[in-house]
Amino acid sequence: MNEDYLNDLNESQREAVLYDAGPSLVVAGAGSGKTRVLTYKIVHLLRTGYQPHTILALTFTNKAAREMKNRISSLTDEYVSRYLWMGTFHSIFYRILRREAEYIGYPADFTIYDATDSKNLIKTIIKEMQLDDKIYRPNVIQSRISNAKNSLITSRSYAQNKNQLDYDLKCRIPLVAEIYQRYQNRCFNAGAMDFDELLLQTNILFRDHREALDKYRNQFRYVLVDEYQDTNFAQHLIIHKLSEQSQKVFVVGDDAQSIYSFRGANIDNMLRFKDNYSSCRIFKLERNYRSTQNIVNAANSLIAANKDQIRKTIYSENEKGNKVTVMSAYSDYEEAYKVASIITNMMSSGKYTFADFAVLYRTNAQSRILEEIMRTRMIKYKVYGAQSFYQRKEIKDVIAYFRVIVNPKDEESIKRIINYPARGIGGVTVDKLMGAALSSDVGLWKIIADPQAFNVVLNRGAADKIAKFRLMIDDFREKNKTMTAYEIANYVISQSGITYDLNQDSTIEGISRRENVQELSNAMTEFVSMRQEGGSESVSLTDFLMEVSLMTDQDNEKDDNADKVTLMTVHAAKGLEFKNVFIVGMENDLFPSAHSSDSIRAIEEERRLFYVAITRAKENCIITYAKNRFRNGQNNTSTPSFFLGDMDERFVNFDDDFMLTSGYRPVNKPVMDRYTPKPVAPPSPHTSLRKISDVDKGGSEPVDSAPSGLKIGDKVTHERFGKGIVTSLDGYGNDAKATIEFEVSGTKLLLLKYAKLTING
DNA sequence: GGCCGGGGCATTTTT
DNA sequence: TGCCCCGGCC
Repeated sequence: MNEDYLNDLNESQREAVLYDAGPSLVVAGAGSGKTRVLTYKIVHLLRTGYQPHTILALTFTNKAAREMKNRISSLTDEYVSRYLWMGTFHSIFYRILRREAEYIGYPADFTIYDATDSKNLIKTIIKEMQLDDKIYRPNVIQSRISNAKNSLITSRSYAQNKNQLDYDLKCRIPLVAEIYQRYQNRCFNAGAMDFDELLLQTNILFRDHREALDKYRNQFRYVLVDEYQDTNFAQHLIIHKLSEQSQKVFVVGDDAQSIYSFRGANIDNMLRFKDNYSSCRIFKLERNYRSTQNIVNAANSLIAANKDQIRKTIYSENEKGNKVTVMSAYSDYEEAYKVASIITNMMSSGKYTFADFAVLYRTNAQSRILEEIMRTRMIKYKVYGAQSFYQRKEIKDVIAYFRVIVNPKDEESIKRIINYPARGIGGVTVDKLMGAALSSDVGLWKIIADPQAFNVVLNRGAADKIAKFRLMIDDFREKNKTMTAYEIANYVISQSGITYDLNQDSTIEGISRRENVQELSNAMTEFVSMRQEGGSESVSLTDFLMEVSLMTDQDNEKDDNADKVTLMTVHAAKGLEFKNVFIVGMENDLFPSAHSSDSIRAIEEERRLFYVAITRAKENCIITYAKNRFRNGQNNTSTPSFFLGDMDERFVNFDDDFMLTSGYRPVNKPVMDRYTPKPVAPPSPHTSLRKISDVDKGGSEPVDSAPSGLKIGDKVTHERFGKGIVTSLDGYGNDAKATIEFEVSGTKLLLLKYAKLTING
């Protein structure tokens, strides 16, 4: 083990790692080495005598857990990191709940319903209750139930909770309580928990079974939490219960990056940490190692507008760097075009590869136009956030078979496969079976096993088909007793008719589906052999399902290493960094989202989201907005986001268009000064122009804000060519040239000494 | 049971 | 615009 590991840390990081006298809250600014502190803290604990299995380290994503494990492995020993209890909240407590299933009355091999399963069940229930799904919108009901569970309100207490009932009444959906109740029963009868239920049941386990709580309290001598600002109440309480006796709790997070309140995350957990742990110590990591000073300062000036936050001063000792750039576009189309042009130009400097660029947006729908333009401009890109591997229909179908084999009660999975591939068991028949299951309060599988016994009236054809289906599943279950996970998987895929069905379709999509199923099979082979190397003798389907039901990571991407520009939502970008970041669509009602306009809390969260976006950039951050945007089937005019006005112009280059139209009030200048229209002069040979690779380099140069200086993105009018946009600049003084894309005349390279140009205001 | 077309709809989504 | 869901039709 490396003896000098503490030397890798700066003073405040080291202090946090070494402190052991009580609860610690590490407020870690963007790019301040948060993961490093967490990793080294664990290494330090191991060094000072903690056994690996006594350390509980919780993250939000599998990826984060995996990366941290790898880093710890490289600093210690691989076998040491293997025995750490490190993983996502859900996977860790899934493991514990399976082990303690008897206490809570669930089968040990209970299924996990993902968001789709649970929404399908909610839809079914709404239908069964003969409610109008326009009023009882499944999405709304789902989030109501989810929020309740996150706040530890069980279906029973919901039905007695005046606040909830009043609120539902006010929203004209008084029957949510009953839907929740039915939903809960159905999940329980199916031997299934949704994601939120895992945390709720963990709380119930620890509340009602003292011996279970004591067992884990004794085992976990240290509890560490990553991304603490994203914890919800259920998670907070679990952490608190496990650590209140030992007071050995170490949480790391950044309140300024709390962007998941819509998933139940409660920033108060962080802001009020000291209320729950009175003897806690707060450490602040304020040095940003990622970004230039201008980027950090611009982000700081933005977030300063938020009221609710822990005071801290993030600073950078990197070079000053370029100012953050804000530029406008006429349309979403032109915006994409500008982004593409700048990427192309910066690429031509030879300083970057495509992977050094990311384009971030507020909504997934914005990716389409970017993709379109990137394709025509021959820019390689990849879009994140599309369906993850395990969400794909064909994968869910196969996994549904696995789930039914392991857990016969899993109703959502039975419904999914009973007629896939098509075997003539239609909707009417399924409804009959479901009806019988409901009225006799017996699982769907029991009915399928013997419909007659429950007086289900079926015609001969249907009865035969159901019997055949049943025999097939029985056969799978029998085989599953002796086969390893991948053997049974391949058997199921071929015997169920899935292979045949997929082979029928030779379209591109069809081939891709086939490949995905093949991919799943490969993944299972790999899983089994990895487990066997790890010492497990037989690796069952159950083992695989355990692993896979909480694996929604999209890390199965094959061409991940390829050099491509990244397109993703800001949410998806959290935790990542890129040399050059574009933030597009910076417009009111889009960013911040129109949905947030009614509450200050929501606006502040949107502002944090913008903060997250800016702080992804290491070298250049370019922000764009469009004045016209095609949205929801129509063209809308839009105005620049009022967030832009929160940023201090000492660190940001606003284009002239923004300055004249947005009503921007500069932070450090008299207001009147700003409103005086500036004379628009054609660029003279003396105008200091800089190369594209130096765009806005050095905020110290006064020229940055000079109104006559031509900048990338400026709209200009040429005597002969008409209106155009500056897409790149090159050369100095007499040699200064600009590439301009004219609306009608195409792209021209002009020597500015001669060009008759006017900058449009 | 599967295909087609109209109507309604449209943040973000670590698990 | 484009996706999803449902109802009607073959």
